[in-house]
Amino acid sequence: MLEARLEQANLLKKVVDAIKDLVQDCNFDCNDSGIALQAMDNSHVALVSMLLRSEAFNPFRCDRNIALGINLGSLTKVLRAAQSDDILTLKAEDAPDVVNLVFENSASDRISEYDIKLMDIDQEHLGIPETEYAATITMPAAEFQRICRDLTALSESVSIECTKEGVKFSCQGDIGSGSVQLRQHTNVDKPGENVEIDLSEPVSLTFSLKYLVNFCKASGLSDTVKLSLSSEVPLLVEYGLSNNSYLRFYLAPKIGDEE
Amino acid sequence: MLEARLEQANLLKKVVDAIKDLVQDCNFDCNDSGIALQAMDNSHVALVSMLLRSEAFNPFRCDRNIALGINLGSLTKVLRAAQSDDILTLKAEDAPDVVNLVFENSASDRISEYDIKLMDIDQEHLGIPETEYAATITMPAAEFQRICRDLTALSESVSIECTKEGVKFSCQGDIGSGSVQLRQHTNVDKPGENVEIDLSEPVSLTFSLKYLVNFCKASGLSDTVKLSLSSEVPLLVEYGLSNNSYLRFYLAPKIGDEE
DNA sequence: TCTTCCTCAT
DNA sequence: ATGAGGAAGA
Repeated sequence: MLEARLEQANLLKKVVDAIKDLVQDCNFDCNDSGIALQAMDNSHVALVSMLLRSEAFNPFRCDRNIALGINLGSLTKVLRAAQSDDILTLKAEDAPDVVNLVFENSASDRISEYDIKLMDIDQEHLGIPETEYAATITMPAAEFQRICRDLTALSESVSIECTKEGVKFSCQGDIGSGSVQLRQHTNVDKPGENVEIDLSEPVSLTFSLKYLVNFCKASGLSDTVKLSLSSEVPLLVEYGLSNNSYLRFYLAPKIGDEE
Repeated sequence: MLEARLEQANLLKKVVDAIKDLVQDCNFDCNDSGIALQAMDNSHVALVSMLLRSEAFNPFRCDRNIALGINLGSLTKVLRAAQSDDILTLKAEDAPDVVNLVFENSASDRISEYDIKLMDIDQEHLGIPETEYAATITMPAAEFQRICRDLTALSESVSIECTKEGVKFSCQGDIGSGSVQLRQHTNVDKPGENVEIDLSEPVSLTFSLKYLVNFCKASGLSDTVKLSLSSEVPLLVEYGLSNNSYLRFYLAPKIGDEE
């Protein structure tokens, strides 16, 4: 059986919020190392990969591998019932029909409990190769979100160009064009505002802003975001969570004339 | 060419916000004395006149007269990309296709740059006669905004009556009637709260509240607003900016039975 | 598409 | 503390 207690129901809430527009139904794969999720969006352009390691829970218990096929719309409805400081416990049997969510408000003596019916979902398990990326940019998540939102006003796609000098997000649209350039900088006092670039080779790729804006819903999960790029390989947008857990999005570049 | 650097991108942002609901497209007329704008609203009831003198910029350079025909919706989208403390530089060639806006974050490892395509706009240059007004009221901009908003709840139009005693804003509507009276008063300690009346002849005129509320979006630009009235002449609502720059709105009075 | 909630700015 | 704007949900 699975029993996983999360001090902050909010974490799961935010995670689900960030991916529910990309994926409707998906498996939460539970085993003794934690809870993982991998799914492609309907158009197979984007991929979500989440890992909540067992250390993120306290306690965490999962005797054998369980796949919880959950409709994220249903999960969202239930999670909306959680106060932000509630403690959430996920429970499931070994061959479950339902997953059970218990919300405890630490202060009060209020306990809410929900069961969500599970579904069978074809497990298209996607091996994601560990790629060595040509460029990796670490920057404030809020700033990345801001840039994507600003450029969305002008165009459907953004070109991300990374050189030793810095990173440049640019786009062209009907009303004009826009670009935002960031230089690498480090300030020990404000590590959350640092822009760090790790480059082995300059890259320039174009992506759909709609998806990037969508990914940015995860900004609340982490102060910083890591963008990893290589030519002709999907962009990796990673939000690191505590305990080495993460929420990752992959997005295939637009090619050639599509730019 | 034009090159104009504005320490506070916010100023332009507020100006454009205040007029974009009245005017969709208009020319920014640039010459060595600054940047000016004049436009009537679609229904030709109201007129906007803005002047940003060259002294408001640092540096300011404009070799010859350039008319930048800009869609204010597009400009709004781009200005939304400015952080509030960004420095804005406007640039344009002598016979430009685009106007270029550069936002520098003062901390500035971030530079955003936008080009907005220009349009040809028929220059209906409106000579605005310098009128001697029968009454001029200077009052806190926030108070004028409040009055207009409050009275909007009751009626579509407001009558502004100015005598030696003071100024009275009043309206009648279906649910009842309302009025706000202000007496002239001066307090050296709080000059921003003064109400000053300069009267050569009592006047009473009626105006559309919808437009006045719209003008009041400019309240953020100045602590005080100046209302100038004369019989059968458009009301002048003026927000003074630093360096003798200004944002002025003119509104034709409602006549006779329309009240 | 419209309404409501939440967040940001003043 | 209040008001405005943007985002999310119905």
